[in-house]
Amino acid sequence: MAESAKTEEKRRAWGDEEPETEEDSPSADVAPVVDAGEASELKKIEELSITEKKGPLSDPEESEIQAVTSGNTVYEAAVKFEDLSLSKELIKGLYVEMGFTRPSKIQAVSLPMILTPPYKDLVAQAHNGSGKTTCFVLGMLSRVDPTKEGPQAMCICPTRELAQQNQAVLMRMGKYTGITSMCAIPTDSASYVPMYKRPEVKEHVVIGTPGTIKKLMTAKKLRTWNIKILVFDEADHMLAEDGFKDDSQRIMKDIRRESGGCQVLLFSATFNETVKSFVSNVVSDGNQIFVKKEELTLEKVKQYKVQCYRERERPNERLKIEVIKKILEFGEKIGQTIIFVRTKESARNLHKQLSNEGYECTSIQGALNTEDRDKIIKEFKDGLTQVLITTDLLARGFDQEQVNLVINNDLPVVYESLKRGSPEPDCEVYLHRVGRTGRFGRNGAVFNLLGSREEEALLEMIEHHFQHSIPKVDNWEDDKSIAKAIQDAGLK
DNA sequence: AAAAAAT
Repeated sequence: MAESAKTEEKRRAWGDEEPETEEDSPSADVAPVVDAGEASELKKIEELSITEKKGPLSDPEESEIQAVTSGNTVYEAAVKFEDLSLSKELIKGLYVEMGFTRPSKIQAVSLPMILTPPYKDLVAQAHNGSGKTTCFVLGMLSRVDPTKEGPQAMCICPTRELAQQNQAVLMRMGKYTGITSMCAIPTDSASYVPMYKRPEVKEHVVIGTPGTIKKLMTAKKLRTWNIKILVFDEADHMLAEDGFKDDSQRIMKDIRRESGGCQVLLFSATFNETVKSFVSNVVSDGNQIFVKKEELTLEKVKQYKVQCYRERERPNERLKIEVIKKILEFGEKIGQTIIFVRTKESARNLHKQLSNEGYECTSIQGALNTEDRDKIIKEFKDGLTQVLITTDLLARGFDQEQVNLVINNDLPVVYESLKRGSPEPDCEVYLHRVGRTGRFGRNGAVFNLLGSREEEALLEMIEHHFQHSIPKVDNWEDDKSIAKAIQDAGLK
């Protein structure tokens, strides 16, 4: 009893998505700092002072996180939440409601940058499950004056599900602050209220998806002159050409103008080179925190590949289903499982096939109506369902700590490359999928099902990209081989 | 093709 209570406390100690487990984890692996925004004024370069009992900064070359500040402000890493001059209501929310005890690494470094005047913009990259949500939620909550009415903070997310999840975190963390929030996402057509009939938004924090937020703004139901802080979650996708770049830029421009300059925060686990260089323009005078792509792989998540085709034979989808059944026979007993597929249709098909063969599961994809989407997410989060089949709808940000198994039925590919006829993997999406497990520093396993020689080549490109080799599970027909892989991953 | 969306 005492034992499990202790484990629980330790597990929750670092924030809502924290992967760190070792108490002596090197929180000092934050690099010294060079100037980003004003390269011409090198004298403005400031050292980021890390006050750690554990000793001096590690060598920058070994650092997981590279922090770059802009301007004269000197930031000191937060060892305790008390170092951040948060209101006592917020501190209470962190300890009592969230059960945190101290800031995680990314929180220790980014929160001072977010909360210290002159409130510089920030682009922050950190590992999946390392507590990014807490960073920007705390940022929003601490910039709001609850005695004033109307929107003062905003957060834009790529999916309805992520917006709802982030709002839930904000409400819990801000439970004692009196701060109100609203979720600006599409509803089902039955309960749809036309924009002109809606009341003006009175809540302090608005969290939502780009389309609905844009609509509210043009209908003048969402007044933005008091917005102090604007957050983009999954910012690399929000600013990508094939993502929400146009919407995001429009919203950012309007709010920056209306509010007379507000703080912009960009958070994600991934920033590819293209987005990274664009992002530096967007927040040219901001602070930056980046992680090398070779260091993004989660150590506690074991990745595997399974060959689901036979040489000199035509690809056969049945083989993948047989492997999935084998994995589920072990996996179902130990936690929850997410199976990723490439298309809506294969989500439906796989759901049907597995159900027909006696394997209970649910599936979600963007073509479902919003009511069904909400219901399936709720059932899975409540632990009522064990196995969830999904498109990349849930690839990013979805936080369910009981998920310890991820199966990639199909690997993510870059659509443009597919059209060109030379498929390339989408390494960023791959990393986000993997990050659905191994949250809070838990163990996790990922099985990549390879249905052809081409898919095998795709995974090799992913391995090369992250400089991380993925072992093959041989003889999957033998019950023991998959059982052993699951055991080796630390799942029991 | 995946995602949002109420143009």
